Amino acid sequence: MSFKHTLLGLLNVEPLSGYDIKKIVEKTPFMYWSGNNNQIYSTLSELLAEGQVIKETQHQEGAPSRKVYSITQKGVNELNRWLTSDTDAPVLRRQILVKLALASHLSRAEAEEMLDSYARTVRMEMALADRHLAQSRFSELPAEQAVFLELIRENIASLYSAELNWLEKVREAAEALPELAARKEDEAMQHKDEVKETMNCQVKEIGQRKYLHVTGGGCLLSEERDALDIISQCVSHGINAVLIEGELSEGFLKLSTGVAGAVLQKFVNYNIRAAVVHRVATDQPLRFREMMAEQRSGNTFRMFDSTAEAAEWLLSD
Amino acid sequence: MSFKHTLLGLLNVEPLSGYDIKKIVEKTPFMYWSGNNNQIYSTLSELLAEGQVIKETQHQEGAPSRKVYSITQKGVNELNRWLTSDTDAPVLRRQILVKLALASHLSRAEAEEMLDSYARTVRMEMALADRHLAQSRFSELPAEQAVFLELIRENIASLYSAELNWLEKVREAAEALPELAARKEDEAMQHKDEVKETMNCQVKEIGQRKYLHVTGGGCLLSEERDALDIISQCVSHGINAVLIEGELSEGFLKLSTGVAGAVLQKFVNYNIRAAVVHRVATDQPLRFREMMAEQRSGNTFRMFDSTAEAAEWLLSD
DNA sequence: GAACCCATGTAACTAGTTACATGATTCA
DNA sequence: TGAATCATGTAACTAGTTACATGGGTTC
Repeated sequence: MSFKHTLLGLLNVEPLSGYDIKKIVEKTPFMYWSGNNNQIYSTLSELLAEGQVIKETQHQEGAPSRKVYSITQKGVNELNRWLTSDTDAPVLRRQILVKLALASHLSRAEAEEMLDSYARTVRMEMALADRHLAQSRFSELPAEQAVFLELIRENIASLYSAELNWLEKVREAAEALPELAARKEDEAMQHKDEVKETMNCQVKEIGQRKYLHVTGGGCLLSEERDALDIISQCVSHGINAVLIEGELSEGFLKLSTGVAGAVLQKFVNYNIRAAVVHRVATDQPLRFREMMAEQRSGNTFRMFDSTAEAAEWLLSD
Repeated sequence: MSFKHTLLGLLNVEPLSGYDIKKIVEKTPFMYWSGNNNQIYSTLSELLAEGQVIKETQHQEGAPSRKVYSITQKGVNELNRWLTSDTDAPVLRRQILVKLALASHLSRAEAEEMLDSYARTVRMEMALADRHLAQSRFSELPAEQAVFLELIRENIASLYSAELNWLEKVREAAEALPELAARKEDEAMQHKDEVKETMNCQVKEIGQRKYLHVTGGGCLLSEERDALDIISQCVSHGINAVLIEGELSEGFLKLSTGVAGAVLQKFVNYNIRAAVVHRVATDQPLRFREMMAEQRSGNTFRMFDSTAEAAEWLLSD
């Protein structure tokens, strides 16, 4: 495993604590590990046992003591050995290919939905990776290393783009195949158009702050994927706030459908703050109102009576 | 994990034994599992326990009995549930990016060697994937599914190409950076030119059989990477035989360098048959001659006195 | 009072790998 | 004789994940 060597590489720049490393790994998209505690702390112990790093405990007032690790000469040698040894081939795993090979009996509508949903996922991953990279400590490094950062960014963008371009091609190929089973075609197509028509997105700026303004009538947030569409727009514009104005769908208001829960979870996952302006009517289900009241404690999702209030909350902090 | 569902998908086409599945998974590059016994047999038991497949033992004469699994309705339902559920985001892991981010202190020559060696690996993987796909059972399927196969092939090609194009760009960027430490530059550059000059490759055809004819003087197979260069050319031409004619390098003849062992291993790994024409001289080390005699039992590597003999052996079977 | 940041660590688990074990048949 | 193909399975291990546990400090 190269995780060990990655830690050595990070420590070769400056001494770091386990917590520092965790933050770096988590926020650096091309470091493909999750940055979980177990791996970091146990790898650090191993490195220590092998004499490739040394540990120094820094006591702090009013905070837990930090254990800061520094690389030794032995560690530097091992790092260089790794850097000059053979590089692993890229690991390119696409579940979509497996599905495509096994899904020949799906209806055309199902296949299209599969491709669209996957395209949304890829766009999201791509935008998120870019955003994380921009926030990562690799972006804070001196100009001479900025070249590397730029190259890495290009690599990430080019692979995701290749995947998206391919998806375009697949869509075209799918459309050129009328003989594919066409059971639910009409229904699914209409549904798609409907969503596209009624959801209207705009990027707005107040001061230096930006947010995405989503308007529409009647069926906003009727599905989890509507949230994904909104999020992918936010992410690709580098925005992390969205103002949703209009009538919410019935599916969202009815908790038993699970739509509301799934949507909120998505906003939390992608760290996007959402304000919803919705004329509060007494005919809203009680359980829904309770859930919204609960949400007021967090700071990712809240409902408001007026656009002004919503915007103020969105842009605060 | 989706391995379970992949098995269901395969069984949905036709009943298969564990061994059949192993072969399919091994030879299908976009099925990213290794196709190891443990996973296959234990997954099949699980599916059986869950009632998603049924098992039938077929006794055979003169061969171990086959246990053939077929999908049940329950299994079909589960497969469809999976196919229409969210597809995982692509997993794109490139160790090269990690190295690049951590390798700012490497000399220019070291960095170039790293990039070149990685480019060789990628080209090889790309060509191998394509070859495997061509041999895979997915290529034997009826015309209506050939479209899917073609799309999958394009996907694989496009991601690898994106990586290779990026590598070109990185090479250019590296060359435009004279301030990078330039310790071993001259030495390494000369070495590279030398190799390029003295190794000459040609694709030859006899009957329907093709082979790669490599000629050169003095320093053939001086390094493991020479073998990789040869193999990548073979693979990209869809050839699995190579005739090497000329003087072998000293490094190859001297077993203690490990070059000969590594080179032979590469040919075995990539399933390429190599015939070497080399005037056998009594000044060849005894241990080397012993090793070559040993190799005569296998059928991937053999030495010959004349080109005609070598070609005959290469194209037999 | 709840949630979040700093900071350390452990336990239990999942997915996947390599290597081993067995045994008949065929082919060079 | 030794290797390759067919065919089943197990054992031991590696890498990596999620979830838990602790505890002080700050902020809403």
